[in-house]
Amino acid sequence: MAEFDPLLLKNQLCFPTYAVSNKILRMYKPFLDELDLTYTQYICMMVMWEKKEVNEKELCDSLYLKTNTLTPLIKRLEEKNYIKITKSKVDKRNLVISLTDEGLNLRSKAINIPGCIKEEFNLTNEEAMFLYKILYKILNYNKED
Amino acid sequence: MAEFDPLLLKNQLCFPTYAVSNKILRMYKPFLDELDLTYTQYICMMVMWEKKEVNEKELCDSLYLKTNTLTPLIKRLEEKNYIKITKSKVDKRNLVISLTDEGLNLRSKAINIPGCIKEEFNLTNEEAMFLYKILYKILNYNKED
DNA sequence: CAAAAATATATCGCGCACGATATAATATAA
DNA sequence: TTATATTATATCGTGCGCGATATATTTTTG
Repeated sequence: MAEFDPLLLKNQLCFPTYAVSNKILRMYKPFLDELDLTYTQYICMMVMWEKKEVNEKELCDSLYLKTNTLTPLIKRLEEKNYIKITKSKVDKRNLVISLTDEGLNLRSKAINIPGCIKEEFNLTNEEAMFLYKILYKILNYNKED
Repeated sequence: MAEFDPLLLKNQLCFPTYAVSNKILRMYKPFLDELDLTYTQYICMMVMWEKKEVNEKELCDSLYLKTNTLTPLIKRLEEKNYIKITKSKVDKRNLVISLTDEGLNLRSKAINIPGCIKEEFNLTNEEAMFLYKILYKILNYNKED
């Protein structure tokens, strides 16, 4: 009887998670190219469309990322004229990040992307719901990580 | 009754997949630092420990990655003296990638990592099995992507 | 009040991942 | 056999993500 080998690729749970994440970014690319957005810029815009105005900290918390990733990224979004960045007058440490008209209009061009991606996923509703639940269980466990 | 908004971050399935993948890489980092490996180098070594000898194409296929990622990466593994790279004499296009003694020995230092990571995942066996199944369903659908 | 701690953002260097493209070697077709 | 197609690998530039570190501002503590 062969022993269970924890170092075989096929016995990993992390590896397919990582590989699926890479695959997702590749799936989005052709759609996002049309909006001149990367995937990370896209989820950043999602937060903007929802919240209208945030500081960088809120953006970091929403996306589970840190400022060393987002500071340069929001500068690129500003250069594309999708967002405006100013300093808060109330607390000078804070940035005030808000949508430009162009950034707001971009939403209507993005609206069909989720549907297109969903088709390429080939999951039943039940599978999708279970996957969603389990991913957030991992994401919110030991949240400081 | 509020309509379903497909562009809300909380209605995405891709986003938590991406966020969990990032979290996994952060979880591995302290363990892999001790072996002087990145996560991608680690899964590359997993393939080597299993197959002993591969060409770059097999490595690419195993890891769902392309040569533009792996060519520089295997060079770094060679510089660390974990693998040897030579040209095949049978078909001069092919690389022959194999383990060095040091690379083989590294396996014993890695053996406890999967167990440590599993603890940080906080999933039941049933959840883990379901997640595994569903991830591979996504990964193997439209495999050319 | 001043000193110390906490907070928000910025910067640096590294190693991916990626699409696009190039090159050399081999296989196939005419 | 020569032209064409296919295959394996390599290279380029861009944008992340990351840990480490720095700086400016605000809050807390003594």
